[in-house]
Amino acid sequence: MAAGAQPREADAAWDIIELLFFAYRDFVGDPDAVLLKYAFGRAHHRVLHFVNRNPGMKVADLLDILNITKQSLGRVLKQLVDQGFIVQKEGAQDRRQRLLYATAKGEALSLKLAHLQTERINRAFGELGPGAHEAARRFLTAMIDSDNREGVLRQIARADRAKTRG
Amino acid sequence: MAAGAQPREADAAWDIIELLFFAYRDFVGDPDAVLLKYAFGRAHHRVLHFVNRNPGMKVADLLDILNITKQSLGRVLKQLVDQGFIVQKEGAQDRRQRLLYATAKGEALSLKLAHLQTERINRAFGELGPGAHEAARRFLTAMIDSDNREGVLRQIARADRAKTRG
DNA sequence: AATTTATGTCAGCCATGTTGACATATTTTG
DNA sequence: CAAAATATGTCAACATGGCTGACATAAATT
Repeated sequence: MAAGAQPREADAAWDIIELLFFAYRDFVGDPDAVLLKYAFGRAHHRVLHFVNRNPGMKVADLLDILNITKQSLGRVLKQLVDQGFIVQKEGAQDRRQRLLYATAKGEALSLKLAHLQTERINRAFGELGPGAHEAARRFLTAMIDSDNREGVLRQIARADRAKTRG
Repeated sequence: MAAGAQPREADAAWDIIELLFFAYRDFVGDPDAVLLKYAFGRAHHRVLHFVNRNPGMKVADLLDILNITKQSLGRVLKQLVDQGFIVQKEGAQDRRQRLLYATAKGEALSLKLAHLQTERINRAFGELGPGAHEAARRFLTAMIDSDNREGVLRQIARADRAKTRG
């Protein structure tokens, strides 16, 4: 396409755009039914997920990951703490920090939800050939903002270590 | 894992779960900046997208795709119509229907947003080898509810024909 | 003629995002 | 040490986009 020209129909990756929409919709839809029973929403799910994956994370780090304001986070975090899914502990080095940890109850719920989504993922990989997992990982990684990719991968690796260690 | 056992840490596909979260976040983030200038949100984007892709679609079909109530749709649809991005025409066979069409203005905006997302997709495929597009398409398709997959694929194929014809 | 269907609308509620202002405790810095 | 910066929390108000329930209209179907 010449510089400055309007995009034509055929230039758009309609298939991927729409498949991503539907795939993501079903993917996040799985946990919704379970969350309903706890009177929680997707916001709670996201918070619980990342706290469980990164035990002892700072509130500021969570805000960065979720990309929301502290006021928005505050509301759902308070509910999760009040209902015993998450605890906050004063930082050892920096006592201003309120480090976040999932309780046993919180971890159980987080795992339950992750397992639901994992079933969908494994079902998909089972239908596709070997190498599908690696291909999906590479595709999704390449879809992330390049100036963010490193951080995300580091975060995932760090979380894997943290949870394997524990 | 034995039947009835609790899911263990290692059983969860953490990498895919989190990569999908971040990839989708960046993917839908691209259009947001543009939509801001029109005082539109993601709800408007979704409506405009599917109407543009499926000229003459029924309101009921749009509701099925978006999986929202007619009241929710009504709000954003009214704004899109009032501002000249979408028109509604009485059905020829069934005059109860209000068939939906994107105007030239609506098509231009829809294409602009799709092009933004396509740039990200093509950038990703450019970084990966050949076959990445096909692999992504297969992965995303397999992630969709199996009892829905056929319908989604048919819908995409139909839309391709409709827009290529026009 | 009666019923069903496609669509629209009013009213109100809820979840979750936002901004702005301000408070408190703690750490860091000049 | 005093002052400034940082980490977190909180109050208040508001916007978006979901939801339910009730009801209205026109057109098609039975």
